[in-house]
Amino acid sequence: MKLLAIDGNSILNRAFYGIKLLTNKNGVFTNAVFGFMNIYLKNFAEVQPDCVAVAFDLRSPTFRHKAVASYKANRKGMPPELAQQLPIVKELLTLMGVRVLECEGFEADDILGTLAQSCSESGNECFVLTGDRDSLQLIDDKVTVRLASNKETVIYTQEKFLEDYGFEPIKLIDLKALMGDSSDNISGVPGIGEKTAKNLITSYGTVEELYAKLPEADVTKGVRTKLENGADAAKESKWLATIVRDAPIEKEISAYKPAEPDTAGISRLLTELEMFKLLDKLGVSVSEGTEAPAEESKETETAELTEELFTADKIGSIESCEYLFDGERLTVRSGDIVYTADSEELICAFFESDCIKTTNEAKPHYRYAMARGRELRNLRCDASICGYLLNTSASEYTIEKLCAEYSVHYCSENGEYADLASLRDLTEKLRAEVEAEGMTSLLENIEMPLTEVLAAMEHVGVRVDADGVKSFGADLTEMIEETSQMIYDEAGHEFNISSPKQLGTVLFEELGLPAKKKTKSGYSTNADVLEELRSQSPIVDNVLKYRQYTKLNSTYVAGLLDKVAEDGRIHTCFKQTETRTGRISSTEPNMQNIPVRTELGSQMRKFFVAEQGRILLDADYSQIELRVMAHLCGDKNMIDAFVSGEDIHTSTAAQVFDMPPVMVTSEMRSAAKAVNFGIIYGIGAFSLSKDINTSVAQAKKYIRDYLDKYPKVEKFMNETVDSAKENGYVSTMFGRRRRVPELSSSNKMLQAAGKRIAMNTPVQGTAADLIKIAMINVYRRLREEKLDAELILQVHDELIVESSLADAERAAEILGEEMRSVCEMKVPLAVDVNKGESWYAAKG
DNA sequence: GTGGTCACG
DNA sequence: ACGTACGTGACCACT
Repeated sequence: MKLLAIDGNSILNRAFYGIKLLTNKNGVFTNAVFGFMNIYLKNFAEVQPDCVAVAFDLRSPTFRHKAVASYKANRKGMPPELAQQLPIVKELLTLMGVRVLECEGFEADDILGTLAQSCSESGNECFVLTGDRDSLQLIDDKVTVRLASNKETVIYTQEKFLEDYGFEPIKLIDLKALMGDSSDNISGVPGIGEKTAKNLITSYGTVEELYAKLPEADVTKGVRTKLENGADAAKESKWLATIVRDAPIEKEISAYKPAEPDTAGISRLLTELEMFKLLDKLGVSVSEGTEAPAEESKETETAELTEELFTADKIGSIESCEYLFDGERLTVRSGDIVYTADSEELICAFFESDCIKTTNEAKPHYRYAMARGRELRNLRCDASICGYLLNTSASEYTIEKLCAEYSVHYCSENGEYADLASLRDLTEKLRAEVEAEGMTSLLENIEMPLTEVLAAMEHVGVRVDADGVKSFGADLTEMIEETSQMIYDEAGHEFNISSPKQLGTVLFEELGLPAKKKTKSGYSTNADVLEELRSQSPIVDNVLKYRQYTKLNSTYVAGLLDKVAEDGRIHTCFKQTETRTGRISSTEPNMQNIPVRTELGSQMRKFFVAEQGRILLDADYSQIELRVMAHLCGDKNMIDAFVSGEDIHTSTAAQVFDMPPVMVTSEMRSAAKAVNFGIIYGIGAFSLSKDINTSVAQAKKYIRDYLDKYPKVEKFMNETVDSAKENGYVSTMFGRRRRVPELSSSNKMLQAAGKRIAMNTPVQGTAADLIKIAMINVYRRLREEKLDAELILQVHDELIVESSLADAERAAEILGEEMRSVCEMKVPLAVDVNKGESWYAAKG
């Protein structure tokens, strides 16, 4: 029989420190559980054991098997983020039918030692899974140690150990007895290090043999003296290093055969932890275990769905329904009757009907209707949008996951209609939660109407001058070749300039440039580092050029050409449930990061053009986030600066440097600008100093002076962080929420990050709310006035409309008007509107 | 799949 | 002692 014996504490530790902190929506940490299970499942699959035991430490304060002295005193106590995961792993293992072993007064490795011993004696195979090299002493012809990390598992058999260490596994104890182990508080023989100890063990064997042969041993005088003086220490250390093999546990291996797993329990636990991938891996479905408790069972009986034929007549008679649509087939549930349709006409007729509709992920449905010149009307609720508002940090908003998360019975018995059958209960629950969190207006007046606007923008798309892009690409290719050649000449050989690893070798080893920063995997070669090295070698400048050219060529030229559709336009995908703050994002291609900051890069924007005989209108908010900050904190100085209409950075500089605005130099203005940004991001003196190239002390002073001039900013920041700590979330002006679990971390770095998130999100999120409202209003006005003009892009604080020449004036007026008047605030919202043939030209 | 880098607001 | 501003997405190299 094969036994897999696991050191639970050791593996859990590895998992915890190897994987970044994860939490579920309630702030329960899950990273160690996640990592543990990954390692467990991988090794289980490889070993295919008949029996499994997972051992955990249990040291009693009243009874110590080994030493009265706390010989592991310098081992750091577990951080609470890890400690809280310990019982979860034990519970999960128990639910899986795996035996969890704890033994008062013994550590996990003692239990492993005992199990290994039993296996050897009974002729069973033992696989010890641990992250701790100490356990290598357990290896023998029946016992293999699998040394695990999050990346790989190194398998130690007797042969492998001998190869690595040069002596038998059991002598690892002797090695430690001589060299000690600070992490276990084993002193060893003072003055004997790893090298000497290894040599001694290889030549003389065990500690006992060594001391027996010491009189005639061939060692240096120094070593001999140390060994003589350290005899007692060696003996004591050997005892400490020896893993116990007689812990009082069940020694019959067959007793560790796993029991039947409790799938409902596993499902309940993992659902609570939001570990859906793991559920999948364990072969347990999400629905198992989400059954409501028996006392409520009357509500949760599976609906008896009856299928009926769907006809145009039927459509008119339905008042409200839930439906799903996958792009081909429509399924509608009204009461407990299900209709299906796959004819385009029937589907479109349904979309246009008066029926009040509920669905999930509706944007493609709008696109489907629009592509056919039809409409989707009366959409009341979209489950994914509700799910997003309730938790902006989830990775997916599928019906199955949402049901699991909000304890709604998932009707898996309804087979292919499971999603549809569950949708009504789910959306009822979601809407109730949204209402309870004060986000109903946000849902109904902003997010739901926005979906249609985004769909329309995607549908219309933006015209691309593909030939222009191609010729720009050809120029870039030539420039890349020239630059590469110069770099190869300077380096003395060819290499892959795009590989940070190879580039690092060339710059910092072959050319001997000073390495400033390191990354996990080598030298950092990012733009900041290269900028500092610019004066030291001409190659650096060329590398920067190479980076710029290749970035433009592969991400923008090639990336965009790839996405131009039949109609000569790019139809990006705007995602409404992606960002933590409430912004929308754009993919395939990302239209929100088209270059503009450099002269060369901004040329790209010349290829985003209006259709023949049309024109682009570009409107952007000026400093919207600072204005939001001024409104939210109500600082009089800051509000006055905006009300007076002065340049805000100049005005800030005047305040901070205490002089009239006319005296402010451009350096002072740009310093003030950097501080203004810092304020929005949740300022840190170190980063500010780096940004504006001053000392940390100087940066600190800027921040101090700023906060003294705008005292309500500081007050607002403090209050926001305090409320985030108290409630676990922050909110925007329109009630959008974001949870900030980082604030309850005991890790100071994470906590500091949580504070910055808490300070930034209300500002960034409110700005996102505002432009969303503006988009909805612009969309409506352009339609109401029947203008030949349509919204095509949003870039966070900027909206772009493509208009006929005839309607351009009016459309521009509407655009500016709606953006400015989106909400009454304590400061005016300034908007710049421009026109042009291309995005480049329309940017003013 | 992850990390490094860099494009945007 | 350590790492260092908020929010995104795409591409490349490398494992």
